[in-house]
Amino acid sequence: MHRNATSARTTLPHLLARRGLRLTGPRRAVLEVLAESPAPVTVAEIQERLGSKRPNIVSVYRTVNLLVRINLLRQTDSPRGSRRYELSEQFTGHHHHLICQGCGRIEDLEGCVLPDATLAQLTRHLDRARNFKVIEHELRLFGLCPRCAA
Amino acid sequence: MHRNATSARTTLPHLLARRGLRLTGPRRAVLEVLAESPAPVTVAEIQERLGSKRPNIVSVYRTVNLLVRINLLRQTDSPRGSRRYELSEQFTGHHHHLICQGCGRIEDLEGCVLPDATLAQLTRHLDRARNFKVIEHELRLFGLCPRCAA
DNA sequence: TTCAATGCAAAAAATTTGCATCCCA
DNA sequence: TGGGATGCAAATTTTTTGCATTGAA
Repeated sequence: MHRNATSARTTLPHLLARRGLRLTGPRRAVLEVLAESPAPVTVAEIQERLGSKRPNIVSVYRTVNLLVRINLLRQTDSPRGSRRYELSEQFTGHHHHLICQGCGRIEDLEGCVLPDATLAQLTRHLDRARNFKVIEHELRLFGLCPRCAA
Repeated sequence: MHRNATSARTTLPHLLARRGLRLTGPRRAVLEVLAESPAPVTVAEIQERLGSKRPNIVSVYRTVNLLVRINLLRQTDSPRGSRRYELSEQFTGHHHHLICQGCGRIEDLEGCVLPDATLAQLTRHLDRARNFKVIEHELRLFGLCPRCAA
């Protein structure tokens, strides 16, 4: 999701600074990849896409863990393989995922298909009935991508 | 999800047999745990819950991988830690998940909150616009469980 | 009786940690 | 310049694989 990637790039230094954290080269590079990715990526993928100036993979792990901890990144894991990460919705905008059951590929589906009223009612219901406070939601649509359907 | 666990237990031998697969002790035990679990479980949890007659953890891995491959099990992974598994919806009935952002705990939410018409329209749209064939869906509601909200 | 399944050991993959050095604020 | 961040090596954790033996059908 790169629709609002600019926002992530401009806001991030500030968000880090006010926690006494630093915007370093490796962190900037990781953020760059996340901002350009049209779908959730793994740590290994992030590192691979960083060509020559790639940071140590340990730094990539530390960076994504940090960003998840301060809610700038969301772990939206894949049905196969390693965990995947994407910028949180404050940057990407609300969206859902299409997941191919054939090849495991994940694509974004922009916007929300869950009617507002339905969501509001559900949120109220879960609060009352189970004392669970809904903060956000994600819809995953499983199926077959064009290639795997053929 | 154990609502329809009986169905899994009675249907499974047949489903395995017709592929030339065998219903062995370890497999029966793993199935037993899955049938009793009110939410997705990890391989380690499955093994732990099998007390004295617990099979080797390798067999648990092999069993869940097998069951996923023949679509009896679904990998519905957690935001933290290892992968989690649950019986596929043909046994559990359609449901969604509540995921606590505080402690990572996953609970089931029975039934579907996505209106049929909405889903049907979406399925049609994705087929036409992106040639993606929707087979099933899962809604994940992130938030805070009673304990973590306190 | 036969061929799939198991257990054990060991390999491979994924993730985290310790520590000396580096460098952003 | 100081304290957080990095890189490298090594430890953990998670998952898979090889192979001789066992056991369900």
